[in-house]
Amino acid sequence: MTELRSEFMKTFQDRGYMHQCTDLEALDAAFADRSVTAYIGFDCTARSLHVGSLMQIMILRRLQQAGHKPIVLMGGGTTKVGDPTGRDESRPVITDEIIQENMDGIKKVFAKFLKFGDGPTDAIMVNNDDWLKEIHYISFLRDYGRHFSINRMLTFDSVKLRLEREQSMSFLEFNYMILQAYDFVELKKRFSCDLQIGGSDQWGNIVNGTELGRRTNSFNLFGLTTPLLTTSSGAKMGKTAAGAVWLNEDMLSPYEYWQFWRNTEDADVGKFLRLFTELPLDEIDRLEKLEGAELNDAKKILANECTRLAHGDAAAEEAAETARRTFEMGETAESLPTTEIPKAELDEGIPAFALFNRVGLTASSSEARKMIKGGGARLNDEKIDDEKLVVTSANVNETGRIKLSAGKKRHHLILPS
RNA sequence: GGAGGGAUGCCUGAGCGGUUAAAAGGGGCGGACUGUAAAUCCGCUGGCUAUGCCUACGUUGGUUCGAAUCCAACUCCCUCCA
Repeated sequence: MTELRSEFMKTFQDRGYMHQCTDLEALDAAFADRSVTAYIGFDCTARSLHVGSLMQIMILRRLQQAGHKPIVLMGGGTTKVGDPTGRDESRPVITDEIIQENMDGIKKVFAKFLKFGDGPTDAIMVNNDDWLKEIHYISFLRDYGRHFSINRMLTFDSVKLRLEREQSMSFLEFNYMILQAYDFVELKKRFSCDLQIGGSDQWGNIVNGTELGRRTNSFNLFGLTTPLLTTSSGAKMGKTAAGAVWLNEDMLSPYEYWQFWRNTEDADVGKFLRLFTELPLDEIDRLEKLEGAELNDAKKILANECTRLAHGDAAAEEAAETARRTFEMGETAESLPTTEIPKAELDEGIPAFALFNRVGLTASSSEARKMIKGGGARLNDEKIDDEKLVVTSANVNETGRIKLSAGKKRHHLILPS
């Protein structure tokens, strides 16, 4: 392995972000000699990013800390096309209004992780719709299309796998990689951006960009990818019962976010600490060596650190305290996720299954009924035996709330209003 | 252009006229065990205003008391021949 000399690349490698690089030695030299501008692109397919994107976000943060300039590229334009990578079906078409809403939501996440501004190492956020929407078809084809070989494009995994799996791919999607390549060149021209970072599945798209830059303008661009992240038991990261683990507070509460990290598998603790926190490596080495139940302390630190980064110190402390009271003291912490329900409705009574569904503990009322039948549902810590049980104001406890539990870990409070 | 084969639930994959909301495995959820872990074992796993109703086996029609299962057309795919 090459001996790296730049601070950023060392961090990148030591913390486990490294997968592939177009020219490791030259990139390392660039990072060592000057301030490098690098970008990562994000789709605007949802109102928030989820932990699946967290590694990329942390990388941009690290980049800034090491004295370089991060560009957050919002795929406002490319989201209209839809990245076919790893998919068998086209994405549903999203309207401009929704893309705008999504973009606004995603901006909030980045504000927590990066410092934006006009300074040399301040992060900037740009939207590729700004240039993509103005492309003139014929001139674009003549200037850029000529550099893309169809023969070659068909060999890229994003296309090849789709075709091998007998799924059709529209011309629209086929163009995605061309647009992403063009983005890179455009960012080089506008902001002197020399590097694109992305997940390993983006390798093909990234290489297309570096090559397009070289062919059209003799640019020397770099690409760097991160490994695909799965848990030790092989599952894709970031899915829970309730769905994706969102980074926005209004999509997933800090407490639930904290819980997600707290529930990390033993085997992943060290890896996650390196990737998703900023604790020093020797500290992580120590934590990861803890055995048995002591490893739980490391998981709490992981949860604290991750929640701090995404939601701030106060929210992290509160989440930790809520968890401590709920799981270690066996209390009903009033800071658990709470839903307000009009008193009048509670006076009338609401079937327990409907309530579970309403507060989001289950995805459907059938699911709630099944959980009650299976003995996994509790009301004020008492197992619910009757599938038809109706919850009323009479169930309000001393603290003025009703506690619902789905399984041992997921709790929710009802507050009459 | 010709001859065969295929499309099934979140995924893989059985079924090939009724007893099929559809075997089995995976995933997910719940339970037991534990450390809010893993492994293991057990249960559940389309939806709903719920002893019933609705929606589902590529699409659209048809045969039948009854179809995922039979027929026709269509769409997409695979294999062999030209």
